[in-house]
Amino acid sequence: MPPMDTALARERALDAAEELFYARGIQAVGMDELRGASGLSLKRLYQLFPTKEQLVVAYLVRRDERWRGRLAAHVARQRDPRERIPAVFDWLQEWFGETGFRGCAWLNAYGELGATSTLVAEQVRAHKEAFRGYLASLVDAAGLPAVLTGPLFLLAEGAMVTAGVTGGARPAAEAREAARALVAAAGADGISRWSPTP
Amino acid sequence: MPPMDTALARERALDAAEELFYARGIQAVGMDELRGASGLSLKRLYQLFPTKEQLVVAYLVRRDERWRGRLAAHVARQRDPRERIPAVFDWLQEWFGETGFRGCAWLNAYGELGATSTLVAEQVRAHKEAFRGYLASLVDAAGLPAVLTGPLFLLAEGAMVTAGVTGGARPAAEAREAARALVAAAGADGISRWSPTP
DNA sequence: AGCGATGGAGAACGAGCGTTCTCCATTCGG
DNA sequence: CCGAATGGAGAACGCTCGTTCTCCATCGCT
Repeated sequence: MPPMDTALARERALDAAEELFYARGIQAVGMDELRGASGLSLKRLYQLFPTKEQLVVAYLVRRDERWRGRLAAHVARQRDPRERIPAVFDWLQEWFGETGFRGCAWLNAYGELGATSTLVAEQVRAHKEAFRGYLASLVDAAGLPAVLTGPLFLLAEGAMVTAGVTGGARPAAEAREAARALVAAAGADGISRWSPTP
Repeated sequence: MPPMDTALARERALDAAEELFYARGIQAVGMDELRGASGLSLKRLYQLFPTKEQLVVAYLVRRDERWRGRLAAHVARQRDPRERIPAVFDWLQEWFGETGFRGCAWLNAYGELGATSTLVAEQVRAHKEAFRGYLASLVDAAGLPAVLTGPLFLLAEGAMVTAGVTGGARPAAEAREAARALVAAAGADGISRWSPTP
């Protein structure tokens, strides 16, 4: 096989990593299999990513950018800021229904490596923090009280983890209806009903 | 070391397994370390549990019984059926605050082994199903609409997974307040607002 | 007392895997 | 053209770990 541009080789490596790591788990995929799937030699792989851990982190980083990008693109199609919050759960539902869906890649990675690799654990926390921040921006833009962010985030996380374990898209619908109810309760007058615990 | 009653040996093995598996992850703990921590010989361990996988399943089963027992005992202290639902989240908050809390043992096990071991995956699903069924019984006893069960379950799952990743007890409080709001909305009149999607 | 079974301590085996090394073909600058 | 560097293919290394095996002490039973 002829040599290959470095950027393209990186892309190939990350494509193979994403496909295999997500589908079968990180520990279940060896560097040798990654070599075969990427078409790169082990030498090349190791000069791009000196350790498997760094390849895992790079996989999570790239997937994070794409995942949040897809979510934001879907949500932005709603003009009404109030409708953007349920749209998050609509997108989750679509995602859960995709063939090959195997739960949240970051929670899976955390379960496998969070106790072993601080780099991976940090990456997972960063991703979840970014997602939470995005929800907070939607809540704010809709003129809703900021205390809604936490519950909405928990509903989304619960839906992701449940869909991952049971393998259906139903949790997204349940979460969306619950989110609607919370938004309605908070948007009507309910802020006082809700006081955040000090 | 003198021989030991079989039931006691089983207990010792499961004690060691639970402590080490939960604290450090299943794959990170080898049978050799389990031997040291349990005080049993490798031979004995293997005649009690012919494979590591079976030991993992037994660990999850015993923990499931204890975990749901502790939860139910805490919740049962509330006389008012309506108060029993928030009490679930109170108990979660206590649990999250315990020293050594490392997230939900079943979700952790699923992340590590769900893709590899169908026995473990089944055990995790059984545990989650049992927990969901328990919530359903609380919802029913409180005279609330059954559609509340799903959202409450998702809030609890989201709280567990978030507390596991970020390591604080705050998600439990957020989930409890959200649960209160959902119960209030459903209990007042809001059932129609909510209609489950067909 | 003698014997067969149980079990303890730990060595040994075999597989998997992350990482490195060897060997060789190709390429590119002078 | 030539020599140094790049990179491909894959063997090799070293370690971990699940599982099994060896050797020997102990104990119950007749």
